[in-house]
Amino acid sequence: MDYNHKEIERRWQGHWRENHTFRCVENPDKPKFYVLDMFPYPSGAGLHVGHPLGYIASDIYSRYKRQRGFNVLHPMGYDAYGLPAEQYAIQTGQHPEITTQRNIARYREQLDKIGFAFDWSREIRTCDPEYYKWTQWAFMQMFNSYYDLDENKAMPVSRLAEHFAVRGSEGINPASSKALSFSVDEWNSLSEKEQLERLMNYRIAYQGETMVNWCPELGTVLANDEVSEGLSVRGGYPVEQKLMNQWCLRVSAYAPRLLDDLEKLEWSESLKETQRNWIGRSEGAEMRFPVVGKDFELEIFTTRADTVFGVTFMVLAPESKYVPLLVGEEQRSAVEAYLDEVKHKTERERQIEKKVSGVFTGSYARNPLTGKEIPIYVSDYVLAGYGTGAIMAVPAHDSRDYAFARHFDLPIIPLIEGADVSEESFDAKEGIMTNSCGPELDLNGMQVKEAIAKTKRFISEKGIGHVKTNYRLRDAIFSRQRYWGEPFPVYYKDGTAYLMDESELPLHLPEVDSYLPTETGEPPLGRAKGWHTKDGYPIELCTMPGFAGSSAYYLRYMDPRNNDALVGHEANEYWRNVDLYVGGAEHATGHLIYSRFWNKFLFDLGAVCEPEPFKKLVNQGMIQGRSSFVYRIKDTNTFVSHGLRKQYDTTPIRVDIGFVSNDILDTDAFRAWRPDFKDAEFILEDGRYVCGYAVEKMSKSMFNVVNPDDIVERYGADTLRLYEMFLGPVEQSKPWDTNGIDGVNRFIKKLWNHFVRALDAPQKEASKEELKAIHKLIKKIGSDIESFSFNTSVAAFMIALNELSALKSTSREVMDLFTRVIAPFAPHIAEEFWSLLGHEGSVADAGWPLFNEEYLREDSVKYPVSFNGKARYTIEVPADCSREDVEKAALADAGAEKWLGGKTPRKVIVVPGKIVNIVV
RNA sequence: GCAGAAAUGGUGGAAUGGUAGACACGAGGGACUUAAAAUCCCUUGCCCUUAAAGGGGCGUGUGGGUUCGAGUCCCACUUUCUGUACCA
Repeated sequence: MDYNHKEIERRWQGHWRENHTFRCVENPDKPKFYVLDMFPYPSGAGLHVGHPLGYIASDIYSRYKRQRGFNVLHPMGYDAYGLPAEQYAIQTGQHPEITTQRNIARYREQLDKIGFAFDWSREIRTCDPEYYKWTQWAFMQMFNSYYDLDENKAMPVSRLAEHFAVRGSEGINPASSKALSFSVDEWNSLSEKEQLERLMNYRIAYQGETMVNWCPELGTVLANDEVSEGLSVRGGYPVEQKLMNQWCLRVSAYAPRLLDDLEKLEWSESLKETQRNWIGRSEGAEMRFPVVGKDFELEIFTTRADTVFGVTFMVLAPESKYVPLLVGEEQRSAVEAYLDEVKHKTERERQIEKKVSGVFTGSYARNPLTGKEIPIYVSDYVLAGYGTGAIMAVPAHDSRDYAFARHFDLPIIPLIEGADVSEESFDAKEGIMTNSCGPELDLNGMQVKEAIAKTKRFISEKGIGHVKTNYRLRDAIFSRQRYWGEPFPVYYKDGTAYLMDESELPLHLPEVDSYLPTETGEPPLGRAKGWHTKDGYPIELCTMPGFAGSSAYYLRYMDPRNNDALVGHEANEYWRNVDLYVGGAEHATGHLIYSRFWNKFLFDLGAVCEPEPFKKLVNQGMIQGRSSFVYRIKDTNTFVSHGLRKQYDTTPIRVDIGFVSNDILDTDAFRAWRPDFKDAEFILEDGRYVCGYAVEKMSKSMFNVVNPDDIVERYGADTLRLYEMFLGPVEQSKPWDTNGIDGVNRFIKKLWNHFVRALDAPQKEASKEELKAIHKLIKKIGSDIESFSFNTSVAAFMIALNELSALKSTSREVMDLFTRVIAPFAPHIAEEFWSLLGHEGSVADAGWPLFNEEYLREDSVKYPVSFNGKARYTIEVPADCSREDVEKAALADAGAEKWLGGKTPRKVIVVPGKIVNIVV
């Protein structure tokens, strides 16, 4: 009976489907375990061999947990809204829904072949109205909420409005876009429209004029995490800054909680650190500098309050509202020219130039501690969106201020003893203060840290400023001028935004005749006919961004068909949150922040019971492609083998890896590949053409894509699963190398043959050695899975099989145990074994074998004996030997005399079960 | 610049502070075969030594340190990858 993976895998995948083996139901009698993969965006290219890496790892983990008696939730779905389908729709006119459905069908087909234990009855798609109803619902809740900084949670906006009506802005502390203060009378004298406008300043989902990342090429705004180095992450198009009225989410209000709660999570330190940096907490002080000759003050933020004595000028962001108030007549044209120049620079251009630029406003401020007058400048190195949009410049101790001071020839006053500021600034926060004595405050002789604290105390007492913590985390821009996304349940009455009624959800995405913006520059929804409420009010034309649908999907899996709630209370109480989340680290500052924010908001609302969505997170590495190259001699059609290429002047050409096996080129296939290679000549080495290789991103254009279907077809899903794990640690990025797969495939075949032979042979009681081999395996695999070290598990299976083969094991008991232990990794062959062993049902229900320490006990223990740490010989002593006896045995050995050379040992160290070290 | 991770044979990679290189690929040799494929067996970090069995030395990016003992812990440096950046 030969191993026929196609037949076995088809049969068992059918069995799982027909028996709903992996359908899971809430069961209060069983402990739950929620294993989640980041759901994929179904792209047109289908899955390549890198995508399933994380899914295989999580599948092994969830199958293992299930065998250990947990009620495992392991769902899958699709992040179906996305740019590629829309771009494709623009080009072809095909509805993105159709493209998406087709891609999903293809993904499903590919996933099914690998034999995952997903509960497909819980599948969700973000573009499904039954799903996005709850995305829209969450938005409505955010619209109806504000963040109360005293209560430290989201509260109903109605409560805020009631408070305003009774006490005005006094006595309540809401997070806001800009700080406002007004009396009861002022509030009550506002019209409804004006009141709504004012409330917009506090809502968690709010509309605001903000500087946004505008991508003209894509015709839409992008969130900060969708822009990298001034280019859009998708497509790589230039992004510029533009002031636009957009929907935003007040993520910044949650910054302290997002930061603090990181501590509780079992995430990798590097990922937590990335989030900490992104949230960017900095403790400092806000301080006011009076403007000479004007009746207002400039407020700045600084983390270096100690350096006030070294402030020689001030700088405003170009967008600062103070700029027009400070410009003198003489400087007006220069300032305007500068502002104009800055406005037309894209983010990218600003970054590339990195040139010092700026202009004097004509006004001066007074240093509140020294009383000295200092000039006020405008420069784009100060950002409007951070702090107060204005800084006090201390050129001696800040490199940016230093560069600016040098350029404009402004004074530089060193404040730290021994700091040499002739060439560069001294930025370190350490040293002893000097030059820092004023009429009321003396910092001289203090350490920087003390000086900061003292200055903060001083300015608070004097009312010059106050202690302040700033966060870098910005509010998320939530509008996209696109078609393929969730419509906002918002309509406009007289230009004011109103929410629709919850009963009107889901608000379906309308049909349009084209997916491009309208002639007047409105988003594609501007083309939708009848896009208004039944009273004729126009509906919002923007749609929500990609992260809207992916922010709460893990909650929906808990209760995917619930029509009355995002997730029912009971289902949520049972599943709580994700125990293990597996996905790429590239989502560190996007999805993983938004999801945590979204979850916390729902937690404040009382809609979910856990403050964090993902308890443990594992970032699987990327699998890169391994591209193959041939070397064409310039101006010829002759190709030279890799080892000989240096003797010629060659151009490397990527070749489809389908023609290459173990770096040897199939020259006939290569000739047949393209017409211009038809008459190719080859210079061989050892009769073969050896290709070069490079590790690159796996992509069609590099001809290095390996399709999992092909691997499954040729070797079987079990081999693919084991091999992907065998490649190396899940967390690590590594190139795909099909070369090694034969080894794993050989193991599977040997396992099959061993099993079939054992079943045919007459049965014997399992020997001590057999039991030892299998129990060693059980122990090893259990601890490996718990610690996510799947690559060493595969090696352990190979070793165990070798041992059992060598022992000519025929024991059914042993085979039974082996089957259960390998089931999470190679479920198809395990099911087949399970059935051949005469069991009914699925091995997934078989339970995990408990290893018995008794079988692992040795009669004797081998000790390597070292001299000064260098191992020299081995002794064997009975297992129950005492420490002294081991020492005696070590010194009694014939080798001892030789290595001791007649000397007496100074010390003998015996580590039980490990080693004997003799110090001479 | 800043932060995080990493560096081990020809390759992917193993090693709770205790005989470095498990396991696999590749390579070399052999068996079976008319032949090939498949399968099986042996060798495979480097160097020296021996007729052979064997013996010895050196080895985990570099330099220091802690320790009876360091791939593992500490310090400095080099390189690579990842993230992030006029964030005051």
